[in-house]
Amino acid sequence: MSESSADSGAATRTELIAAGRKLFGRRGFDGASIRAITKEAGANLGAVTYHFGSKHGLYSAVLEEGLRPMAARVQAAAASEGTALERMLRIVEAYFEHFQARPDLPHLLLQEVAAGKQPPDVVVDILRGIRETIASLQVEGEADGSVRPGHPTLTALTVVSQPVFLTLVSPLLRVVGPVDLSEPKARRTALEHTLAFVRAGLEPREGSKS
Amino acid sequence: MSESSADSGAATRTELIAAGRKLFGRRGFDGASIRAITKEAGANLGAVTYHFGSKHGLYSAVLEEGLRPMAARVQAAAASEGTALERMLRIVEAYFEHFQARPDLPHLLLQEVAAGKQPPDVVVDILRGIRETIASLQVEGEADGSVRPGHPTLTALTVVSQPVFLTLVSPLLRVVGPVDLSEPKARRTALEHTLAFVRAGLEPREGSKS
DNA sequence: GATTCACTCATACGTTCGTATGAATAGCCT
DNA sequence: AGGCTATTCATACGAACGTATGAGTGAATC
Repeated sequence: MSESSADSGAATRTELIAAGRKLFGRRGFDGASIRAITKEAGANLGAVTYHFGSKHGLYSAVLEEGLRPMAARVQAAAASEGTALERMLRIVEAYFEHFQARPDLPHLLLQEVAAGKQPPDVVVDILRGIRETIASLQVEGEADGSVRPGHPTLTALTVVSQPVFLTLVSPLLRVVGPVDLSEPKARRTALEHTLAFVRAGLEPREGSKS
Repeated sequence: MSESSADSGAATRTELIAAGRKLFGRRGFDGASIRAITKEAGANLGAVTYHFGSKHGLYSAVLEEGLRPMAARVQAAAASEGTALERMLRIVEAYFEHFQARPDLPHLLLQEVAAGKQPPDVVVDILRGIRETIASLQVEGEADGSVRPGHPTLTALTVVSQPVFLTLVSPLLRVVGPVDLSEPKARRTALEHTLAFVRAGLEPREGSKS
């Protein structure tokens, strides 16, 4: 009974990815054991090897599963209506939303990104796409006058850094500062603060050229 | 022979901390083995246990040794001359410099910070101090008119996020975008971009009150 | 010159890791 | 019903891990 016929395998697969995202994110690749992951997923010890070939296979799958919908959201926001600046702010918002649903993703990504070693090709391709999308919004924004001139790639980084960093640090915020981002009200304040900061950082100065 | 008398122990201690910063930063706590660390430091397998009691002891020492001079730099910049905005920008610069000397520190910190578990008390205390320093600069900046009104703690985060994130991501930038932050010229460009962005994000709009 | 002390070193122990293996189980087709 | 295929499960294996232990070493003290 319970989950019946055709998806008995797919369900385990999904559970393993969710458990992997959680534990890889919290403990790192080496810190999260297959035994802990399969236990969290309610699966057998052999399930990771069976479904993903190896621990690294699961890791890549977790990364891809987290990144791909994020990239899709970024593309959607970039293709929406409004000035380039407005669309960039929409990207910031999309990040916040995506990370709220998957709070372990930022750490997972940075763990991969900052390790010095090069991430799997899938990850690099996706990240490259996101960078290009935001960078061309910067170029477009200079043309339509909604964004101040600047280095496209660095702007993309700066914009992305805000939601990523805030999500990363949020568990510590409760301890280090009097802010608890698990409360909806505080989260809204943080989003508004970020949007205002990014907008101010990107917008042309009022008195400058037309 | 070689390093002679009184510091034969202190030298090993220092080497272990440097090796720990490098390997903990690159591979995470669990990914960096005592065997790898002692080998990197040119020390014996037992050296970590002898000098720091345990692997966790070394880890705490590494964190403290990296954070304490950073906090000192922040305090110094905050106590320097100029408007509150100028001092905040000086803090950004100080971060960049400190991270250039210790490129593994940001990852090490975030690893600790984002893991969900609470870092050692020493770390929390230092981070709290940094947050308070920047947050009170925000308050001061509102008073002297150099900074636009905003949430002090969130502003502190936003400001710090720039150098941290950029340093974190820099190894990936070579792959994902056409930027190589190991070149001094690119590093200068990145610093200037960041300073301009933070300044624009914090400064009051030109046409506003006062 | 013997003793002491801080430190280094080689080795051993028990645990946990990722993976491999082969037997059980259950839905599906004819 | 009976065999096929996909999945789950219990167990085993060798490697690597953190730590403990005790012997070795060399400069400082008397």
